[in-house]
Amino acid sequence: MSNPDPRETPAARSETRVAWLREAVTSSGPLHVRDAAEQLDVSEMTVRRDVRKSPEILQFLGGHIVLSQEGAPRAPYDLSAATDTNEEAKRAACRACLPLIKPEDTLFVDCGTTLPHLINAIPSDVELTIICYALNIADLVVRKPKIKLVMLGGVYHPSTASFYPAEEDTTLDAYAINLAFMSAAGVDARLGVTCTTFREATLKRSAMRRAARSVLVSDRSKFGQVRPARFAALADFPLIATEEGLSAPDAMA
Amino acid sequence: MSNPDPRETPAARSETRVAWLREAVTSSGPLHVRDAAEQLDVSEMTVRRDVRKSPEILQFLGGHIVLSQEGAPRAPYDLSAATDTNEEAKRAACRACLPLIKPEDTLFVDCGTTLPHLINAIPSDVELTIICYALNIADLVVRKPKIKLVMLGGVYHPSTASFYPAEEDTTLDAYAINLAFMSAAGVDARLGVTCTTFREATLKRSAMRRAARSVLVSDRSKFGQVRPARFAALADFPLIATEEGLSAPDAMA
DNA sequence: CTGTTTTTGTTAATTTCGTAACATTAAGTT
DNA sequence: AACTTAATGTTACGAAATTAACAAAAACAG
Repeated sequence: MSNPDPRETPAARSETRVAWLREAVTSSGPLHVRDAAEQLDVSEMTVRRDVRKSPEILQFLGGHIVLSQEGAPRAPYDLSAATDTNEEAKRAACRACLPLIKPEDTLFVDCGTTLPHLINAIPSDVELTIICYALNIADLVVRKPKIKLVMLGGVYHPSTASFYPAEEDTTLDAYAINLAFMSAAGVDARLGVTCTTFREATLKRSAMRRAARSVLVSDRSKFGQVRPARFAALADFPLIATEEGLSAPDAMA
Repeated sequence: MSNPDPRETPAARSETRVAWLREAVTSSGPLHVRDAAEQLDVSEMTVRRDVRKSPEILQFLGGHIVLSQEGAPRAPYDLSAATDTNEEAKRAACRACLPLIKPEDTLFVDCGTTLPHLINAIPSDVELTIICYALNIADLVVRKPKIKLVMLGGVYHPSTASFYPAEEDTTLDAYAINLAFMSAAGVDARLGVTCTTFREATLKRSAMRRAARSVLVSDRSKFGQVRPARFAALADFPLIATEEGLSAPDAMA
């Protein structure tokens, strides 16, 4: 591999190396310091200093350079594992949903940080069709070869990692959904089930309208919360899944 | 964190732990052996043995447990890029395209293993709109906050990591594309530019029709190759980018 | 050109990881 | 119950990674 773009100014040669590293790591995965040093034709120490100077872009994991996004520790062996307090609750709520899923079903899966756990929990050998509109969901579904994936396209919204159609979307018309797994930012007995944006609410309503049944999947911490965009009443869900299992909406306070 | 699903049979408790680890790692990223041992309430050694026993699922990188999909640590939306050939040539071809891109442009970016390098090469501070239909492209674009992303939805096809619309898709009608960066599986002076499936060819043609200009980005190894689905003539591209830089189609043999 | 600053390279010391060897406990069997 | 087997825990040691400290080289300013 050749030295890329060798600018004359040595002041910002480090910058070039970081860019090269970022590119190499994103496209080919983790790279060992040893190899990086060899391919960039500098010492390991220089590579280490480069990486350490750009903690937003790169970091070490063992002796390997990786992208620094996400839950990975910042310093080499520092582990301030940002433990999502609700993660275990979300996981439990998703586990409770598994019995509802039958082979050959067509499922709608909502966006957010709850339902990825559902995808993970689905056994790899079940044949399903999953319709989604969130990038993180699609990314997980894709790893289960038995699942057919349909993605609703649109403009990307970073806050939810989701795509929302520009106008009226007709894609959903072509599908009959057995079960829609919905998530929410707020769940209130009186004010209903809410999310943050109206775009999102519109899409959620479309999905629920086309689904035979909808299940609300939410940990208890969401209960009592209210967000601006209302997309359903609590009674619209025949079942609600929380960390305590499945229950009927009238059992919720 | 509680012990998950404690089956009585100790014979396959290891299996349960591996499942738990896989879930934890997929949803929260790299996990340190130390933490895993603590949270599973077993010794580090046991965790190590579990990980070593399931090399298809988990592996170590430094002291951290990561998904073993081709050694890639899990980035937020990680689609581990399939084994890429001619990587350096593709990188060079993509670098040659950079001068064509102007701020505020709307670009169409094709699927495959070439154009991800283009996304990586785009500086983070350029404002752009990018229209794509491949999961791996979307995954990279999403990391550049200044770029607005439009995803064309549809049914997922694993061979290209792309979504193809069920029927006629009208999403593209709403956009005017300055520049379409196209990739191909085969490039032949006489037989034209080809890909493997007709679905893909249809979509490529739509994109090119709506773009002011189209650039073919391809390393030289594709030249002379022919695939079943033809989507353009070589002359349809005012510019062709290879590892040797930009050139006109008639300069190609 | 000279002195200063910055960048890079080298070495050594420290910490951490990974594994092997062995002890211990639990499960399964006759 | 006693034996066998498998799973887990503990300790110790070698290999590797990380840092610190210092030396060398290159850029920069006056």
